[in-house]
Amino acid sequence: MHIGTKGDYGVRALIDLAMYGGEGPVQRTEIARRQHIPDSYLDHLLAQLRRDGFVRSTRGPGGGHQLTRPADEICLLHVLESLEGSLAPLPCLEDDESGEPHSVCAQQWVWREIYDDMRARLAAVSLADLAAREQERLRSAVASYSI
Amino acid sequence: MHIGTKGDYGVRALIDLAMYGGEGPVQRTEIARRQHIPDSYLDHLLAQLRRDGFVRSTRGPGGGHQLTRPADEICLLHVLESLEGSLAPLPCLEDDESGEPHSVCAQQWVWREIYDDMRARLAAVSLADLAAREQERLRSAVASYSI
DNA sequence: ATGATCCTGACTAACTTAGTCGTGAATTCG
DNA sequence: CGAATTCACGACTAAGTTAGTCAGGATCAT
Ligand code: FES
Ligand code: FES
Repeated sequence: MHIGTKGDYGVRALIDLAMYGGEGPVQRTEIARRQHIPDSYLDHLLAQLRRDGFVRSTRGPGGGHQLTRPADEICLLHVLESLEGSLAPLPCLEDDESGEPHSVCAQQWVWREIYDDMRARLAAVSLADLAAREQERLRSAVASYSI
Repeated sequence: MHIGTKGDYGVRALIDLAMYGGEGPVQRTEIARRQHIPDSYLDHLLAQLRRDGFVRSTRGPGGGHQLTRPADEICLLHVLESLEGSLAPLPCLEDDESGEPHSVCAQQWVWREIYDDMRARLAAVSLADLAAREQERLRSAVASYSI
């Protein structure tokens, strides 16, 4: 379940869209600059998010990216699963659908509980929540500078 | 926090010791056979567990490995951290001690909660618990064969 | 048409994982 | 002693993942 730069950058990009995407599309370079993400890498992350229907992109001058749905209807769980693939800490916890009975060992039940709990928590957090938190973080950072 | 074969095999080996280690040392090859672990790989895992004080090994004929403490005093958390290193899902959640203020982004608090919860659950499970569960698993497997 | 912008896939370097293999050291037994 | 048994340790490798870069193409406003 490691969250690498894909997950972290991707979520930050979506938060950026939630915060600044109110007035038309936001350009990739802008997101990259604000969120400190390598521009050409962000390109791939946006492509993935587009494939999974989280963002809509328009080309040409004045183009950019925007969320396809209101920020409070997009949950962190789906975003991370889009960016990172399955978040299962063990292969035997992956939803297989193949019908093959994955091997089971004694510790599996603990991890099943942890995994379920984790998914529930991630599903309960929306982009709007995260954007609000980010606003607050920025506000307090500015405040501490001005002291 | 991915648990790879290291963590899975290592825990299974310790469960094996908890189950069969009552009467003197258990040999590596025996563990490997019972738990379906490559013998030469198990070697490394036992070395790690020895370094961290979970098992004691004796050489020569009749030698083998045994737990250094009663199985109900060894918790899954410490074992897995010995085998896999930090279980933190994000680098920014690692205990740094270096004093450098790791970067913080909006989603960190969710993961902090998930991580704390995970560690608490793992700390609450002992090798004895797992061994009991494994006994039960084996019993029911035998039962379903004999039907 | 031109220039801004997104879109796509090929490519790479560094790192991690899951082992194997060979040699050596300790211990017991005859 | 000497041989058999068992652990101990480090070098090595093959495959996969991560975190990108880069070049070139597609699309659209003007
Ligand atoms: S095989 Fe899945 S927890 Fe051990
Ligand atoms: S930097 Fe740690 S959660 Fe984003």
